[in-house]
Amino acid sequence: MARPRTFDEHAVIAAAREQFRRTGYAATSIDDLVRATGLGKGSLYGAFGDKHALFLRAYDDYRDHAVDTARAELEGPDAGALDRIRAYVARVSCDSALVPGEECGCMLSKATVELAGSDDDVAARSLESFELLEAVLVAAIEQAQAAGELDSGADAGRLGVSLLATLRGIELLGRAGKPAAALDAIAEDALAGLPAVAVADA
Amino acid sequence: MARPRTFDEHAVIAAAREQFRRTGYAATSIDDLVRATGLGKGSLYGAFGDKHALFLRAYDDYRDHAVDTARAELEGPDAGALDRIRAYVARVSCDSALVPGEECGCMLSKATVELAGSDDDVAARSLESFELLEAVLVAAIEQAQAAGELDSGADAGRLGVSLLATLRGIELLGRAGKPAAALDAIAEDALAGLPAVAVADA
DNA sequence: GCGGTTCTGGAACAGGTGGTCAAAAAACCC
DNA sequence: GGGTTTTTTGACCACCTGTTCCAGAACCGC
Repeated sequence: MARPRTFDEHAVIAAAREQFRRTGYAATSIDDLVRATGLGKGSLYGAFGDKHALFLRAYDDYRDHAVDTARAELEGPDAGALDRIRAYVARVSCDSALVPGEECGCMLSKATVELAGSDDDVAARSLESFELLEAVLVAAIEQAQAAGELDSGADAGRLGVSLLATLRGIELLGRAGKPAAALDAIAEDALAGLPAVAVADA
Repeated sequence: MARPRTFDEHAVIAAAREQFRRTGYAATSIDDLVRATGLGKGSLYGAFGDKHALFLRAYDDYRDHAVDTARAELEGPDAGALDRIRAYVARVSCDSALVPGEECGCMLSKATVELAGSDDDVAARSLESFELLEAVLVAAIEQAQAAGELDSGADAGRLGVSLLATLRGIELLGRAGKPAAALDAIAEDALAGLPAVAVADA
């Protein structure tokens, strides 16, 4: 009977995910990961193979969480979908503003910018991640249309991907230190741009 | 009389800028810079101080070029300002689409995402860079308003920063491999969202 | 040619990197 | 206790990293 593991794999991946989210891939050393996870080097290699493989596991974990969060906030009955969209957009904008002393920011952007151009595994995951997020947004927009909260003649797919792009832009400007009020104004304007239902002639 | 330099400082900075734009800061070694610039290590250190100082020089150079390019495309007479905005947005969108075998992408985003959270020198430059680009966009929008091409009752500042965010989002999605047609659609919709001049009552 | 100044490049340096390895540990069975 | 299996750890490894250093080079004036 072999010696049992002393760690929870999910907890280790989550710790690694947080480390990679803050410092990226190249600037994260194995010693950083040892410190973050509490495991020795041999255990990390034994459990995950190598640094790259652990990174991909962490990235997948991050994507799952981001998509699950979006779903939790955007999924629900048709009626009220527009309010959920508004709340989600406002929450992402709020999370994008800098908090002093805290290394904030989204791992999707960081990995994409750092690695997508040179690492096909990462590029594929980045594209998939953004498409999953887009799909959740599009579905919510379709629901708002079905509920008569948005103009059902508009292209939900285009609205969804535009909203996604705007949110990504907000996140980048937030990293650069753009004030929260400015980020919120961008978010509000994006929401205001969603096509309202035309007033029917009485 | 001292020995003269054998290199053109601007050419070296441009070469370093291109290297950093492609591979970022942490993943660019001094040997990479030696290869990119054609200088020996001692010469690089003698001329620029250290890796970080060279990076900042390269980043400043990139910002100057990006802002100069935006100005070249957006500045001009009031009349035609909207067309120039459209052309600029379309050009940025087009440049954001992946070209096989080529490492594309904007150094502003890369440096911001990689370093702004941990390096104040970079963070300050990132914020300044984005604000300069925003100012060029806002000025062009104001001109379009003065020429009667856009609704002069709209807030040019908010329109400008929204457009900047959308372009940043397009760039990120492009890095992730989003097809060019999708990027162009986002750009078109952002332009379509600029407030046209209201038709006067006859 | 000599002297003075600065530039050049790559060897040398101290420290860091990702990965390997083997002794000890933890579990179960006989 | 011995045997077997897997896990754990951190010392060790070959190589890499950013930086320093200095012998030689390039220039001018005497």
